[in-house]
Amino acid sequence: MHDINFIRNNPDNFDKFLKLRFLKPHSKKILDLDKSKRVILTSSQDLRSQRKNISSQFASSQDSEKLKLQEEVHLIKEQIDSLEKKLFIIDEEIHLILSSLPNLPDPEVPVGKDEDSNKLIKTIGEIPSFDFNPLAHYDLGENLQMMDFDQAAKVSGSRFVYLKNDFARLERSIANFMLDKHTTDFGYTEVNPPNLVKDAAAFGTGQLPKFSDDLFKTNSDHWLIPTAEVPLTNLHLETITNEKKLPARYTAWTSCYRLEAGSAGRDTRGMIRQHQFSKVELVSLVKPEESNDELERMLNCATSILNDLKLSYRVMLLSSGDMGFSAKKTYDIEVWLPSESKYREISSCSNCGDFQARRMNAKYKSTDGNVYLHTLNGSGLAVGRTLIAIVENYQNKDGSITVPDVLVPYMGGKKTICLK
RNA sequence: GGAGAGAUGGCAGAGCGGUUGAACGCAUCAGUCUUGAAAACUGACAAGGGUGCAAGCCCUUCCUGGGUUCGAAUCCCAGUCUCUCCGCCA
Repeated sequence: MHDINFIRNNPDNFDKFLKLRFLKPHSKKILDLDKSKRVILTSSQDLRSQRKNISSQFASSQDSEKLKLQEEVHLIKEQIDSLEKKLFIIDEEIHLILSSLPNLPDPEVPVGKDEDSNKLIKTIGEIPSFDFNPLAHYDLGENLQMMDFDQAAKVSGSRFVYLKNDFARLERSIANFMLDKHTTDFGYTEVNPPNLVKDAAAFGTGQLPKFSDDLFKTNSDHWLIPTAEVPLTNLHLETITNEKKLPARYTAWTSCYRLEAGSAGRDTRGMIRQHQFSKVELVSLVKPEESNDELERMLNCATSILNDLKLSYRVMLLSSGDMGFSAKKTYDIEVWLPSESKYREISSCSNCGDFQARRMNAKYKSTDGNVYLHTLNGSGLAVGRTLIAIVENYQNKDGSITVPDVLVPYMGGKKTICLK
């Protein structure tokens, strides 16, 4: 949500930022609406003031005058009603525009329409070489009889999978390893949040009103969370947080549910893109002046997982056109997948500034008043895709999978996954 | 699903048609006292918005949305959520 005061004071600047997102100027339209709103608002407030005055005289008036006062108020009320009807319509229009425009990019963000303009920040690890032809995760998984796409298709349709046996445990091990690391080493508070949320929460993080097509909706008017970012960030929905509780850092391992309506035909094979996948999410709520540093810290928390797993990856700074709706700056972490011979996204870490906090009215009490928090979120990491990366990068010629050292304790001491 | 109770400021909790934006308390902040702290005492302390150079003035908000009334935190209707008991159930 954008700050109307910022637009009033910097209309040209606002439009310039929108242009970086390849959007047309909006300030003129917004300010015209805002101006007419304020004219109407002022006169309706004057009328309300008059009405109050008359009412306060009522008790001390003669009976003969009371009738007259009643009539006066009646007339004023009609005018107020008509003005406030107009006001409501204008307000709705302003709100819809303000809540449908994406966050303004940080000055450091490279300008460009899509991922081609993303900026490489760093590359870590060697691209692994194999003395045999490495298989894709779905072939490895099916050969081991630990991934079942066919039965999942019968039961649930496309973009679902059954993980079985050691793969099911591997997924659990990965998630536990990540949670342990984030809570113990990095001070995040573990949370097991609701997986179904109401409109207000989905609006708060920016999924609504524009992106309802990406979400599953229940017949009880709940939304299935597309990421734990939604319930974690909304831990501060309509809340004034005590300064002493900042920075607030939360992590959660949840399933994520996405309709993938816009991705028909993309990544249909394997478990890269599923309607349901699990992810360990990181969310921070911090004071405004701390959010830049917090983003770097969060990125470091996420990449440390890949370092420990000894997977090769690179970090990209997303371009203005490739960033998500609520973000003002985003790093993507991409892990190397041998079967595709390329890096694929495994985490996205974003600083949203006060954009989400405005939508959910999340503030903290500072010495000079209540201030909107800054919110950040990042995958730490996508568990399904981490499993893919491990399976493909740790595969052996005989089709078995070596368990990464740090996961061996979580796998009950097992060092290799092979056909039973 | 059935019966009942409730929703008020950061928290707790009065008020149940007319200076009530809201008592008392806790928390917080500032000050006095103190070498310092504690205690005690004094004072400040809801949010959002409009208007104005400013001081200020004004409007809205006591869960949400309607309604009654000259006037609503207070009365009526609908909804949401919470709690208690019964039933069902992982």
